[in-house]
Amino acid sequence: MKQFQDLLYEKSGQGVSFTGLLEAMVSEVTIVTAVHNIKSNKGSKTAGVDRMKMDKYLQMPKEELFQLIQSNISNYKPKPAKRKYIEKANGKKRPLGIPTVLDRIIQECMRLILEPICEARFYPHSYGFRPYRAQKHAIRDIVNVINASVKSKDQPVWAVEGDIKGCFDNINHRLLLKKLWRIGIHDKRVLKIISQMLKAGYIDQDLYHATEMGTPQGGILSPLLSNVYLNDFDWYVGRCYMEPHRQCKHKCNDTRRLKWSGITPKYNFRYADDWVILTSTEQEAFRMKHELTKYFKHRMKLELSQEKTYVTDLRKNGIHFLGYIVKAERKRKTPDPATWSDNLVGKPFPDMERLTKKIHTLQKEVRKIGLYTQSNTQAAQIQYVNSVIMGLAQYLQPSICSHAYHAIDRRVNNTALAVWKNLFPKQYNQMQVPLKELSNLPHRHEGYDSKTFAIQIDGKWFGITYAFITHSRYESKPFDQKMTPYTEDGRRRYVNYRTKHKPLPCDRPSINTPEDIALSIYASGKGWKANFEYFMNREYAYNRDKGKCKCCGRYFSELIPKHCHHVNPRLPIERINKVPNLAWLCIPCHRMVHNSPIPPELDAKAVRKIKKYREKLKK
DNA sequence: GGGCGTGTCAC
RNA sequence: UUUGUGACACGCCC
Repeated sequence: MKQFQDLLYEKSGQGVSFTGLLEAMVSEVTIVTAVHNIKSNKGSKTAGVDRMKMDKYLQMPKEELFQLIQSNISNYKPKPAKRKYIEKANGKKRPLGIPTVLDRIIQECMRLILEPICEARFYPHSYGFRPYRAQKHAIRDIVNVINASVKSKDQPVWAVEGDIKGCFDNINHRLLLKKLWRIGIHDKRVLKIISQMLKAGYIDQDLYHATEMGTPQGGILSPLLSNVYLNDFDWYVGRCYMEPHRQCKHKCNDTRRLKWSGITPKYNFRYADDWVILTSTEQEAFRMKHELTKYFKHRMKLELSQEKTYVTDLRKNGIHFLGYIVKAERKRKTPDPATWSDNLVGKPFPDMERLTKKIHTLQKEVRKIGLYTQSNTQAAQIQYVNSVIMGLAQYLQPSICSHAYHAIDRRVNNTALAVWKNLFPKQYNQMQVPLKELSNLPHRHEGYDSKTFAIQIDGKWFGITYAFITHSRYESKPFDQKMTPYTEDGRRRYVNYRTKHKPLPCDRPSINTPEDIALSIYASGKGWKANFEYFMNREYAYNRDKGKCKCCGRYFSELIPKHCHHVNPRLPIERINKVPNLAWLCIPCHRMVHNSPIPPELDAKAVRKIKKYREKLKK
């Protein structure tokens, strides 16, 4: 699969167009990969309008699922989506379109093939919905551009901050298909299916609604399609200045000469429907806003909100982008005059308005600790609070955030004080312990003397962590544009990038949460042992066991035939085929597990393992 | 080195 | 009963 995707990416980068994509989309390897990718999604447990869940497909024999997809694909009619509304952060509702599970599988099959093709043509400074790219990379990119021309007269300190009205919901179907064709998808059957998908409509409270425009929020393909749609906008702005060499190889691509010919530098960045353009003069910024309003209206069939598209002087105000606020400020004075300068540099700050709201919900969770009476559930709530704190802290990491960290820590600590006073009126003072003495997150808390509120279980302390331990990683290196999952080089760069930010291994005692207890109650049932799930999971088990017999350790071959053994065959259908319950054995060992006599010359280690599996069979 | 699960954030 | 993609963190298992 990976090799095929690499090939698509390479060819697409060379400008090749593709036909015959449909065959690739319904090949067995694509379907297996697609099911693997989406089965662990949260949504695999929720059904679409046909009330079918993921388990249903996992428990089919594999040929049946392949046939189900392959026989319908040439004249495929997707089902309407289920309409749901979710609260957004700003209180508004966001409409969701949930396709059926089968449609999600098919969309994922299409995404596996289409994404490499599109990725090769996407604009380098587009960051939303793309593999290996995150918000922090976009922010990093913006700051770098401001800093790169720190000495020059035309430093880009003016910004146009864009807002497209209901971007997902207003995408024009005909135009999108045209753009897909232009990007190299020349398989008419595939475009037909996408068109059917877009027009499948939705069902809201048993009523069918048709969709004339937009791509369903909730569809697996939708994010990719939105990037295809807006890719032309990226290049429309970007090819003038930022990436001139990419599309006009033989023309002048020297930025200095572009400047000479009267083009004002501009730099554009996009994250999904959020975008920012930087330029050096106020006049140019307003001209861009005006020009792009027309561009969106006529070329994109989208509307740019005039009120919410701001032109900002970065020296005076910050731009709101992805939950951060980016400003251009003077460099902080350093004692060494050699490094000090009067120049402006880009600085990302946390969006404190949003953060304050998040701290309030965090404080509510801290107060919940006081509602529990058992120390185990209190500890579980502390763990939950800690995960929220660490999540927030790590999100703020790429910005200048020490101030924000202290705001979080101060408020959490104050709330905790009130909770502890209430819980332990007499001893709450003794229940503030240094971080380094906590049993939870020991690696994180190593060497920190600051005291925090904690509770004691079996002589071990479990306490609330602090945000400030997560150090600001503001000055990390620029984003490597060559990282992509679709080339050998791109993957290598990515692995290098990741290992620099090495994770710290952590050893902590586990605590029983209410969820654990719920998980221990299972219904029993009979059914297929060799269903689709089994077919997939035994491959993972094979990789885990590295192609060796789990008992005698011999590598499998034609001479040493193998068998995938169910460790506990009495488990219910939804558990029997999970990876931990599968073990690859050579045929002789497998027979011995099922009570054939063990020859005396057999290795003692192997005998022990065989006996272990025998025990598990009996239970 | 792999798999599973939980949580945070963005859109 | 909340879809999707990406990033990150933690835990468990082998």
